[in-house]
Amino acid sequence: MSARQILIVEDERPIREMIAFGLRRAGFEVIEAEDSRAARARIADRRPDLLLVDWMLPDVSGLELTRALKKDKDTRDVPIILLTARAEEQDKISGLDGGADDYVTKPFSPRELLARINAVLRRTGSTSPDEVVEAGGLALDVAGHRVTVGEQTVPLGPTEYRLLSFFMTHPERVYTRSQLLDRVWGGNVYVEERTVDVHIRRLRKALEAFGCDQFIQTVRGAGYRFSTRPV
Amino acid sequence: MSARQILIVEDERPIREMIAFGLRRAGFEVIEAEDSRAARARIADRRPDLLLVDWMLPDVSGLELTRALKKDKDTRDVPIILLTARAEEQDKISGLDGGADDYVTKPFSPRELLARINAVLRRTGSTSPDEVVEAGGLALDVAGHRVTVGEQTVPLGPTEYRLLSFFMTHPERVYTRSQLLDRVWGGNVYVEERTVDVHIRRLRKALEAFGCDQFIQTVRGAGYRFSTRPV
DNA sequence: GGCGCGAGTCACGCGTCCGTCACAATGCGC
DNA sequence: GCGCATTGTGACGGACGCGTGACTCGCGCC
Repeated sequence: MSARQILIVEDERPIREMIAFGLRRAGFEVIEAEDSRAARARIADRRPDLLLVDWMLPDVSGLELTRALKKDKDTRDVPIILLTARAEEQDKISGLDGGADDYVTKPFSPRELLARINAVLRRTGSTSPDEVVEAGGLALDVAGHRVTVGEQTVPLGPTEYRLLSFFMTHPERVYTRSQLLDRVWGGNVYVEERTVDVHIRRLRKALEAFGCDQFIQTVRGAGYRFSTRPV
Repeated sequence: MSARQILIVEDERPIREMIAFGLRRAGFEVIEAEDSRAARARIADRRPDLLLVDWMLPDVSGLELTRALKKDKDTRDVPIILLTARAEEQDKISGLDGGADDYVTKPFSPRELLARINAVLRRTGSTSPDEVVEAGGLALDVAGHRVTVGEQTVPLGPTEYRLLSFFMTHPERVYTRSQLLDRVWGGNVYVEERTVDVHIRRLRKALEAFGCDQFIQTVRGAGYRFSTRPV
């Protein structure tokens, strides 16, 4: 369908943002929640592909959240990775009992986390195979983390890729600069809105060589839109 | 789409005014209150779009105010951002429990505050599903922010789009120039009423190419109407 | 350490759109 | 038919939004 969406449920903002940052760099779409209640709301409206749940949460413990989600048939299939502090190591077992698909002990290296996320996605991926989104000659290869035209790969920087990837999975819809910053850059980053313009420009330039730059459309006074239909 | 109204509830006047200054610069309309009681009065008569509430207030704490407002069905939907000093950090959680939509710790950068305000407004304001309004061959694509006839897009400027968009969602009804200025331009702009005529003219011209200009009808002495039925 | 790359910001230029005006055209009451 | 009120229309000045190239800074790599 798109770049994989990962929901981070973690109450400590700095940790949450650090993880989110790493995952976005790795090409995931990241959603954040600070407690179980918020997590349930995000799950309902964003349907993430994987959950990273901190063991210690302000309202309900991560374990309880896991148990609850694994009981609900709507959320049963969403893989869950639990984050636990080392001191709580003994609880791992009950974590897996609760239905979590894996666990990672803090502190962990981003690389380790990524490896586990990919492992879990691969394992559960049989139900939702790596998809390829096509639009106007462009092919978004999520697994390969690239965009191709025919046999050629479009050379894109990380941000350009995330931007195009987001657009291709959300076509025919206008997004304001603010919304794009939220969904592509991540909710808690503070950059100028005009930064979006610059990356749009770079993306267009990259697509130009393949004759696909007209798909990125400017909607004056509103924002940008990805559309294969003429302006 | 008028400017968003933000109510600042903060007892220290210098801080309040500084925040207000920044928000006004960013295009918001700002209302101020120095305590909970005043806040409730302003909410009742001004109906702000968002509340910035300081944690420490002279009468009732910001948290209590938040709880109270979130219980009242009239004010439940107004998003609230709590301002807390760093020393009170542990209270964040109960702040969110109380129903606040976000929190910002002092000291904060104006940019961060703006980003959070926008994020909250976006989250609470854009829950509408993709809708398409059809009328007389015209299709208003709200999400895509455009109007199409068949496969073709009607080329419209921002104001023309807003005007047509308003008409298509409020058809078969006469609106005076004054009402149109209110609903399409936004309540607090001062422009000549005849400006409406000019934009009606431009809109008609844009629709003419598609044979749809007769839908915009003049009602002499009253105003304009969008109707797919013949005059 | 030097290097290149990419991200974010800025300043400038240009095109588009907006609000206003003046004048033409049209409708309405007498 | 006449005169007044109301609306249509074209033009214009200015503002604003966006595209664009250049710059700086931080980071990873050799």
